[in-house]
Amino acid sequence: MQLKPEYKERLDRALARTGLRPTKQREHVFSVLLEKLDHPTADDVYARARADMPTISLATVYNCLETLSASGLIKQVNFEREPTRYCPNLTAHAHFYCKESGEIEDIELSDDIINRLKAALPKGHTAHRIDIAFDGKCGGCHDGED
Amino acid sequence: MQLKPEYKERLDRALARTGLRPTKQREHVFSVLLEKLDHPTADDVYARARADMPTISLATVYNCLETLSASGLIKQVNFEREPTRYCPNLTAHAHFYCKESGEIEDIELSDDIINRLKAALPKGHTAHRIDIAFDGKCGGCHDGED
DNA sequence: ATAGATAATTATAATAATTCTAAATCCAAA
DNA sequence: TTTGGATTTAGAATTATTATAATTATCTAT
Ligand SMILES: [Mn+2]
Ligand SMILES: [Mn+2]
Ligand SMILES: [Zn+2]
Ligand SMILES: [Zn+2]
Repeated sequence: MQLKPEYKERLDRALARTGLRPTKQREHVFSVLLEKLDHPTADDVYARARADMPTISLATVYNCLETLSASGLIKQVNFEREPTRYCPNLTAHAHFYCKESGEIEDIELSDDIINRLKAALPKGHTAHRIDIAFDGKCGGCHDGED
Repeated sequence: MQLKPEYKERLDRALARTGLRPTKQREHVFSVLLEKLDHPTADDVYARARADMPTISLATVYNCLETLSASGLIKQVNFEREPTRYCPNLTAHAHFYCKESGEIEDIELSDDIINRLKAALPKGHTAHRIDIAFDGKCGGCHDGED
């Protein structure tokens, strides 16, 4: 579970930008997120992180996820009242949550749609974040329906 | 805090549709939501409801809000990890959350935008819900900025 | 109207995700 | 290498919400 130099550099630069220290744990949690792009919860990340770093604590996982989010390296994703999930895809994208399979997919959004959404805001309002979440049934779960 | 006949009828019909009973509490909680259109939390609703119905319990407020949501009379609104808020506006709309003032605004969305969003989904996926939340600073909070 | 069956309300306990606390450890600058 | 602040850690605390079980209300059929 080594962080590729490219990502290690990105991590170090992002942390330095805010005066935060690069630590083994932050590096490892970041690598866990990059390893499998499936929007894990903090508990999921904890379980995966412990495989290679058995002494890491859940509190640290939460701390690292918070630090990485604050540094702009990952994003938090929320569905209704479910536990927060984490995503290293930094493009402007929405999320599709299939209630049938539980799967979460990234939905890439064009600049055009983003701009139209921003244009729906009243004059003077500025958005520094737009969360878009779809709930539904994915194609796979529709196949073989009665 | 009387429910207008129009809304009383709508409530009764929606409850009957799912075999649920109209109760004083459900009626009252619905009226609280309609009274002030500001996206209150369950605790807010509890506080307002007790003004006219001092014996209502918090559990009942949660139950009523759940029932009203399930019946399609109100919607739940979530921002990040904050407590769920409730909204009786049934039009397709997004929410703008001003981090400065804490105010939450309805942002009406055209069918065109909704359709474009749905069109961004992969073939075969169907969405039965789309949540759109803006975080930012509203016009009022921008005025008189340095 | 009354009685029996069922649903809803209530007070309280339980749960679950997250945050806080304080002690131990680590890191980076001097 | 020392040292001070940052980070990690284990565990306690918090908070929104849900579950439980007893009581009360509503509905349906008589
Ligand atoms: Mn994503
Ligand atoms: Mn609303
Ligand atoms: Zn699916
Ligand atoms: Zn504002």
